[in-house]
Amino acid sequence: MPRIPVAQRRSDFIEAAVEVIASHGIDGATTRRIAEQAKANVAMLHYCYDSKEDLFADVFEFVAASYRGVVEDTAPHAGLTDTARRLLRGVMERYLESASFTAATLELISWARRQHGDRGIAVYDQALDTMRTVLRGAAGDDPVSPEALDEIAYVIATLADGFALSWLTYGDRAAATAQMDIVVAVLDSWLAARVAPATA
Amino acid sequence: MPRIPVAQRRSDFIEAAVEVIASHGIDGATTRRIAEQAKANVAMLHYCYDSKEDLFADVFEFVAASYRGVVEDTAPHAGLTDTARRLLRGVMERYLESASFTAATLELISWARRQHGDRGIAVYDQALDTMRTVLRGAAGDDPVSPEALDEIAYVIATLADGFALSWLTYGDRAAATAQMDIVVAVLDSWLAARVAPATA
Amino acid sequence: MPRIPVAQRRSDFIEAAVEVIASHGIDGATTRRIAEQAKANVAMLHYCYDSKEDLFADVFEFVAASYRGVVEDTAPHAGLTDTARRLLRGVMERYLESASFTAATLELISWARRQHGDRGIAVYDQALDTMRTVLRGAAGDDPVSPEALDEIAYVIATLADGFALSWLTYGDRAAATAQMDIVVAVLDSWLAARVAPATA
Amino acid sequence: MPRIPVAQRRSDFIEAAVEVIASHGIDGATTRRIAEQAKANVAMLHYCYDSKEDLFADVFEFVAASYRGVVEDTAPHAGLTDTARRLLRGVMERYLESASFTAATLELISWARRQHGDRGIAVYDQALDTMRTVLRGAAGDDPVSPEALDEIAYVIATLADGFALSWLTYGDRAAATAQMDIVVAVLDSWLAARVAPATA
DNA sequence: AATGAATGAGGCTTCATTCAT
DNA sequence: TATGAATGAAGCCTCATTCAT
Repeated sequence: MPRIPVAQRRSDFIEAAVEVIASHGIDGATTRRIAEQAKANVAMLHYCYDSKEDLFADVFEFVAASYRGVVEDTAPHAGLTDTARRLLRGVMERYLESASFTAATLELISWARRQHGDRGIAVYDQALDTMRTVLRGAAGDDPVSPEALDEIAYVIATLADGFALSWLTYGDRAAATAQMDIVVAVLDSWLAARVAPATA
Repeated sequence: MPRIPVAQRRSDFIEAAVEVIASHGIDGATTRRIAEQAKANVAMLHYCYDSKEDLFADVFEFVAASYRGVVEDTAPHAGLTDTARRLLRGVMERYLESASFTAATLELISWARRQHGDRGIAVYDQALDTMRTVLRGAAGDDPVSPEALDEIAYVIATLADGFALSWLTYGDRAAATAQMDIVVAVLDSWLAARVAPATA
Repeated sequence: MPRIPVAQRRSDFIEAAVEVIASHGIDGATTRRIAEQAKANVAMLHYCYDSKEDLFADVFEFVAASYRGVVEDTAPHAGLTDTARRLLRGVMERYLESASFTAATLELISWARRQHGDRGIAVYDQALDTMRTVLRGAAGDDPVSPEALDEIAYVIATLADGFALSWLTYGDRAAATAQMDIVVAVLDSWLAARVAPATA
Repeated sequence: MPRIPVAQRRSDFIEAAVEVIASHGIDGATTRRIAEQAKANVAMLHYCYDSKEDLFADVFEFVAASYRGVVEDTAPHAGLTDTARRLLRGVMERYLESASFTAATLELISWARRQHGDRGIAVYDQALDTMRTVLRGAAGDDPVSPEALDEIAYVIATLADGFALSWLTYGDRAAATAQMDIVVAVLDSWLAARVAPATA
């Protein structure tokens, strides 16, 4: 009954889809369930989106933006190593915050790779780019080579992803919290060896 | 026409399933597609396996065994750190060997978590356990605490998983090969800080 | 093309199911055949009913209601014996009216017994109960024991069922019509011996 | 391994089928189950019988013969009415003996009607014929019209069938045992009115 | 803008049956 | 005679999508 503009409807569907993907997985995220969650009917969903895939593309972008948000919120602190540490910790904390979000993210990455290899790459690139920018800002006048920044971003992403997989599999928040410290320690050790000499 | 014993047919289906899971995801791994890939028909699949889930259980075991194989093949070399490095490299090389295997593995972990939380954990535990055993053998008479071994195994797994995700997303073998070295360097740095002092 | 509300579609399916059950048996009453008979497709059937069993439950209720209708339409006449006779004749006439209905009824009783023992009993009980009520009303002030009413209801049901089986097997309406008189005569003889002495 | 002649195998299958039909219903009587019960495999079944329907035809004949046996075992006693009573009671006792047999019988009757109307009729006719013969023998020199014998046989069959349905539905052996007496009483009353005057 | 009704394709599974040995 | 292997048809059900109002 309430006449809601299409734009609004779309974001409703996106949010609904995130919820459903998180709780039911990519395969369980059917149009029916998404529409239900969005308090609409299936026909309405197809009035707003030509196909389920189109909706998922938007969902993907939404999740990517959320990820970017976490990175950007990490204002450049102290120096390069400290910022890197905060970045990694920020992402892991976001994962720890919601297992559903973590699951949904991994599912979507997998989905993007299968459907459109490019899209997955684009998001990964984007995320790494954002990280690099933040890191560069933190480096300030320190002479850090672009290659070093690339590597740091890559290592942060790798550690965060690995952490996410384990946390998802075990679902043990206490253990994961302890593991966060280990992962950060790993990064620290490497940074000390990789960056310190360069800046010395 | 060719009358093939079920035992072999089963492994045909397992291999086919790995391929299909890798390319279409767990949800897209339908009986139809798997049968087609195995050059059989759907009824044949159900002649060999009572249900799709039964087949997937075997696929799961296949992947787990393969993973175990890699770890066990890493005979204890030199000392603890060297063995750890070889373990990590061995797993990553296995991933690099076959993108399908990598993708299927990740999908199956996700699937196992959703379907049978315990099973996913069991495989992870098993893998970590095997690693710990190998590492302990490598440690020899060095006084390494069990906690340290736990951490080392966890870090190896985390780094390997993170590496896998990136390699899968980009699908760029050359880049991944280069990244292997970075990941190994990360492990080395951390090991130097974590283990060396203790043994010193 | 013609957009028919689900409510009506449902009764279409019910009628179709009765026909198909009668001609193909419970096992032969597949969703395909029922949908075809109802001039719809299988998906439509599942749009109206969540499952085949749900549809069958409605078919069951339909048959039970029809049976109840016949009994209730037999307004209490004259006295007990006359009413009993009219009840029996009413049920047999309903059977004679439609062989499909008769066959479907018998199949459904069998099905209900296998699937939900209680449901089969419930309908039988319900039918007998309705009969008893009508009979009691007809008895008026006559001192008829509840046991006697139970027996009368049982005998009516037994005779009607036996009649139905024969009529179904032969499918000879003329013969069945003649047999109706025999069956009624059987009831009359027994009633005379069972009830008359008590009321005398 | 053991080389069993086809004839023997066939009767094995028939007996197995009876068991399976009794315990699983007509729909549940699959070739697999029947073969398993007969300790053979499905291919063997089709070596002995061209089709499942062929086997069922033999099963049908087997059950019919069993029914005939009951009737024939009722040696003519005393007079017509006594024999009729014993016939009815004999059949009911056979039903009471095994609910499975009762169920299988009714299922097969239904099946025969649907598949080959003629076959159902033939068996019914045969059963009635056997009854008539026995009754005629019991009547001895009494001047009982053929029409009367027909009617008596029909009433016995009708009462027995009606009894069977109720017994199957409720599955209450105690109640059914009590109902047997009622049913016999019904027959007695009617016989007294139908035959006695004629013989008087 | 909104929504019940409709549908073809495909999901997994079981069936009766046949083939090849 | 005997039996593992193979298969097409059909079982029920759910899906994404479209049509008609």
